[in-house]
Amino acid sequence: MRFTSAFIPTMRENPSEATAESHRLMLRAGYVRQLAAGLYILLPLGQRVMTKINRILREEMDGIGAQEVSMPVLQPSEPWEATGRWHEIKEEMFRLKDRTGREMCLGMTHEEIMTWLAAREIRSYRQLPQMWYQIQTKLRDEARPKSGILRTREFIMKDSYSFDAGQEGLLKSYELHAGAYQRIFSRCGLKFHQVLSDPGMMGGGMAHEFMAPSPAGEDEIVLCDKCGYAANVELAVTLPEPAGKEEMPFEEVHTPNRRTVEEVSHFFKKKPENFIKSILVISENGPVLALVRGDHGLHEKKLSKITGPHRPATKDEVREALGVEAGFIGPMGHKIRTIADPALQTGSYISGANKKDYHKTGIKAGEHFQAEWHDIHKARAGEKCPGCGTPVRIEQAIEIGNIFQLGTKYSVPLGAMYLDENGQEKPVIMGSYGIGPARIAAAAIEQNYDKDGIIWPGAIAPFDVEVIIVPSEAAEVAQTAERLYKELHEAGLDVLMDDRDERAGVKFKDADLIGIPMQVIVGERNLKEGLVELKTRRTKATEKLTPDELIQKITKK
RNA sequence: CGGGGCGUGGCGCAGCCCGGUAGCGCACCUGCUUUGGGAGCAGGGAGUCGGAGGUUCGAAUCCUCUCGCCCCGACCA
Repeated sequence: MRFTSAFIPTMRENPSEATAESHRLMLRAGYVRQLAAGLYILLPLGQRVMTKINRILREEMDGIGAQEVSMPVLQPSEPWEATGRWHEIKEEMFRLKDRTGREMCLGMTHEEIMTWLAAREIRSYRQLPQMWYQIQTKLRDEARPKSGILRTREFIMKDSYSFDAGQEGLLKSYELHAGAYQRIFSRCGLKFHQVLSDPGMMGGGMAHEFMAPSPAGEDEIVLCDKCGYAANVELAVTLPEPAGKEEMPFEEVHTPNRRTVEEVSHFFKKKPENFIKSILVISENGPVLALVRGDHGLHEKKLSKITGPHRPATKDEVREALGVEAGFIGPMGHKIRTIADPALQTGSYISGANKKDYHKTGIKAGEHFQAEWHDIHKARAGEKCPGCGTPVRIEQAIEIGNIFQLGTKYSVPLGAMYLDENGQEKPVIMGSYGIGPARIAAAAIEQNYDKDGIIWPGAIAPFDVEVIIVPSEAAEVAQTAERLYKELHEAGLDVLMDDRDERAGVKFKDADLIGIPMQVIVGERNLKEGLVELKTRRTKATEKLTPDELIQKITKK
């Protein structure tokens, strides 16, 4: 591709709305343009990257025996009603009616439709296992699209679904996918972790996420360098250092107007870890008291896994449920459901006295209050790995893929049944596996850029090499560039040649911004010696070679 | 949905407080000079000031409503 005939609208200045690096660079380097919140146009360069990523996806999915299909984006409500998700999912689903008034939606995922198909076509164990996948558009009316193409309302997703005759088969399909995913992300040049994840609304059993470490990520993951334990903070069960060792008398202390842990710990001149934080939430089944250590944060998702959906209580609700003003709640003597973090199981603590302007010291679990014990605190770096006791790290990460064991959550309501060897009717056991190609691209940039621009991993770069013609009167320069362009192309490389009538500096700046891994610089200065330059985008290292040497060097890979 | 910020040529912004015929840099077009890291000079084209209503002799500027975009939070198959 010649630059003069290509559409690569680079920008010299940073667009003001872009905050994520990948977003900023994709706009500046001419990969994407925004149509509206969460809706992006992929320009030619962006589309080339997607094509390369999707090719890798297809190769690896086909490699584990999965078969590509194509599914309608527009879907009737019935399958969604059958699984209950028509009502469970709220504003996030785009809904519409067709001209006859039939309820429809735009596909945000395809469990229902894939299972609908399986229900119609799978009858015998002889037809199993099956793995079907697609690389298609999904639509979700996101509450808050953000960070460029990291969180959009319309996006391409590679989603696959496995259908097995039993649990063993599911585990095999699951492992096949995990392996394929590892190869995919490695080939795409990403640093990533496979972490335990919360199955969430997908239901079913085990689930993992593939996470690319990046400050732009929306998730946090807990990592143990020693034993390899890796989990989303939403379910990581790390063990904090014990606290509350100091024995204190069980007595009330006047603490006028000290409400927060900070204020009270300052008042008592003791560290926050010696306190109990008592938080009242309102669940669908009434008020619930959650107890965590003063230095810990309550993890809402861990709590909601136990209580179901909940929200913070208002001041009035606190008074009504506990008979005390917020800020002086203690764990003792309440009739409502109480859930406490295991960090509080031993030791002696200070908390509210359930009486305005008073706190109580020397509170002990079992002796002064009873509770259901569940890990509900947010894991912190330095807490101990549940596997081996080593202190863990926490990293921010972008979710680039996930794998779920669904079991029979979809096959039963949609009637995806088969007859086994004994003529017994059984539900198909399913798994579901997703990858966001746009997130791969964004994560690749987040992990690979410098002050000058993008540095693409080779496998997903829009071009393999960019030939830069340094403007010159000497005809030889253009001729040599043309020759290299032609021969590299014939050798099977994707070549972009900057043949624009621009100053050298402009071309160099644009080349660095666009981020093609190799640059071939053809200029009069070196050509006098019969040489051209090969520059590696990542390191900026250049070497001078004859055109023949250059061709040989970069085509032999 | 709650909180905050911003909408002025393609991009980045000033002008708004204190109303008086819309401006700067970059980009774009023409010419000359220049030519290995975003060139210089000269000339030129391009803007419903997000939209609607109102106040006023007069509104980018003041008032009301509304739409959009970004950020934080809630939310996130």
